[in-house]
Amino acid sequence: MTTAKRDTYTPETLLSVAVQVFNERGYDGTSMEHLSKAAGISKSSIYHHVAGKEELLQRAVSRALDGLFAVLEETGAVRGRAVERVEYVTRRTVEVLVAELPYVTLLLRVRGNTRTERWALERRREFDHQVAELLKAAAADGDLRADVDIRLATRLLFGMVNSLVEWYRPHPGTTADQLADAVVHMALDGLRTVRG
Amino acid sequence: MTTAKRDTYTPETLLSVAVQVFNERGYDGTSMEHLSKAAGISKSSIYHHVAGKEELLQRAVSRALDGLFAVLEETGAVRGRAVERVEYVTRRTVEVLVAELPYVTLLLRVRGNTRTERWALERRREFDHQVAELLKAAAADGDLRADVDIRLATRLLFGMVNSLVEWYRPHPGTTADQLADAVVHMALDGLRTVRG
DNA sequence: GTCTATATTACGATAGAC
DNA sequence: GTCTATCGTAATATAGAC
Repeated sequence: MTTAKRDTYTPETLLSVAVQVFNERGYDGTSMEHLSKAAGISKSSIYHHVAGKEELLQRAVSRALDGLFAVLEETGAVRGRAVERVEYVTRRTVEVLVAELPYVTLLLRVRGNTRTERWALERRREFDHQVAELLKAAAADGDLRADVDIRLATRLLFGMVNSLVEWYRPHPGTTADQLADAVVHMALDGLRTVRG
Repeated sequence: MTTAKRDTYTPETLLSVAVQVFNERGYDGTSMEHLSKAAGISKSSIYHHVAGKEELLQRAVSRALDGLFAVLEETGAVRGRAVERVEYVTRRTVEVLVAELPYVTLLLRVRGNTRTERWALERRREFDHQVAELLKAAAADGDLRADVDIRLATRLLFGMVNSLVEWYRPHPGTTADQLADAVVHMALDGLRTVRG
């Protein structure tokens, strides 16, 4: 039922163009003129598809946040020790980050100048908080080193994960699985009570 | 010889105000009007001290880069095994990052829209490259695990280090030394061939 | 060194034709 | 759905008084 000719924009296809430009120039550094040039249509045509620049941002960060919170739901369903859930949430977050790379990239760079941006920051804080609770539980189980500050460890771990968006590009010889392996291995081998 | 009264701005004191606003709102999201309000002087008074917005950015990222490259010079003078230089450069980078927090924060968020920004990105790449060479040497010595990709490990390690700017604030109970300990411990215990 | 006023350009968004 | 033309605002920067 999908049309064979795919020349006109939908909000979704326009979004993919916009997000790419936002990530290259920064959201505030991107004008409607920039978007218009990149999409190959006029400024006013963009307004036919979306209400404005901020709607594009809203759609982008929503998509990223949906992916991340889905990971938290999956993680809650994982049986076993808390440390296994820590590994699971880390691995799946890397995968979502890779799968939704431009959207998550944009989310991670939001500053808080508009209502949309402040909402995104608030939801990110909620995600971080829930991850920190997982590490706390793993520490309570005795599966993480007793001498590490859990809040600090969470921040370093997800700082490492989030930094992927700064350099990872699809298929330069590295898959999401390999990335997740490297992150989990580097992080948990430094956090585990029992050494291999 | 310093004047007792310190009410008027110099380029340096104005810079410290500007960099703070840049980090709150983003460089592109900050107008001269925003800077004027934050500094408590008019827009045109700002032009008396600096040529414009981009000069403030230039001064800020230069200061950050000077700190980081000074670390590389120190590191080259450290005797012993390469892995000790890896630990040294990591620890000192954390310290510089904390000491020059707002300046490094701004540097790490630069996108590349202007000549100044592209120059900053180029110098950052040079820093990253030199650090990668250190890890490569440590791997060649057999002091890093043989199964890790060195370029990837470098990126994860310094992704973790750089992520500090996203949350660290002076003295919420954490000193630069403690931070450096945590980073080095988490990173190297996962990278070392020989386990403790 | 700081100000008010203003020149000039760029921006987000709309109007209305096709 | 896309366009050209344009409105109103906000941006960087300058002029010139004090």
